[in-house]
Amino acid sequence: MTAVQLINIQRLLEAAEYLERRERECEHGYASTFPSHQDSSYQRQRKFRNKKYNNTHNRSTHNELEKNRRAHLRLCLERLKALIPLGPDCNRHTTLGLLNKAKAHIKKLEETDRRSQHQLENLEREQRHLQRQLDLLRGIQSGERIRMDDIGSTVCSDRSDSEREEIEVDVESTEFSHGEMDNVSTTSTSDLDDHSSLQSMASDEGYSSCSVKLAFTT
DNA sequence: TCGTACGATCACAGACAG
DNA sequence: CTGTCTGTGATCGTACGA
Repeated sequence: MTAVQLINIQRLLEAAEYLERRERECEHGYASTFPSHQDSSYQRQRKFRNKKYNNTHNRSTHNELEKNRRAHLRLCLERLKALIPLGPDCNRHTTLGLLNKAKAHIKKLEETDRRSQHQLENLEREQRHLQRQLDLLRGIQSGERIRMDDIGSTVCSDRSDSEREEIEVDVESTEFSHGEMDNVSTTSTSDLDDHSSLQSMASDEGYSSCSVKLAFTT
């Protein structure tokens, strides 16, 4: 038998082994690659491993390790169960059910978090707006006091009422726009893109323009 | 770089409980 | 019947020595 024939037989054996493995892997859903020269070393390795795993001592070691792994898995599931609201008959939940409930719970928490975040942003914006209005009104009040000191109380007596009225009207209008803001904050947060666009519409710029209007009316 | 050892993980089959 | 547990083999990724 020549060296070439030996190599061919070797190749045939490898191919047969590959086909056998491929069939088994297909049955189990594993992926496989065509055998190469590298694989022959892998097969030697595999052979050795199989021999090793036939050893009863190593098998029991492997069993122990597998038990530990599954115990850890169970522990994690128990911890997860403690974190998820499961409802009345919590003893009747399967692993799959528990995982599905956990998934739903996480989604719910994320949604709540998003809503809270949005509400917080709106409240902060409202606070800044009211603060500006307050500053503006204080400025108007101090200005009038100075004028009254300079000119006297008789000159501004018939103007001040209408001006105040106009200011009040503008304040109301800005408050109305606030009401719209509240509507924005209470809209569904399911669509984030819509929200961001609404946020940009109701940004600080809108409030500052109201403040400018107030300043002009005085 | 290659071969080997080892731990971790996965998938399957069989046993078992409710 | 269905879900879970357990044993087992296969595979993968990584560490380590020659």
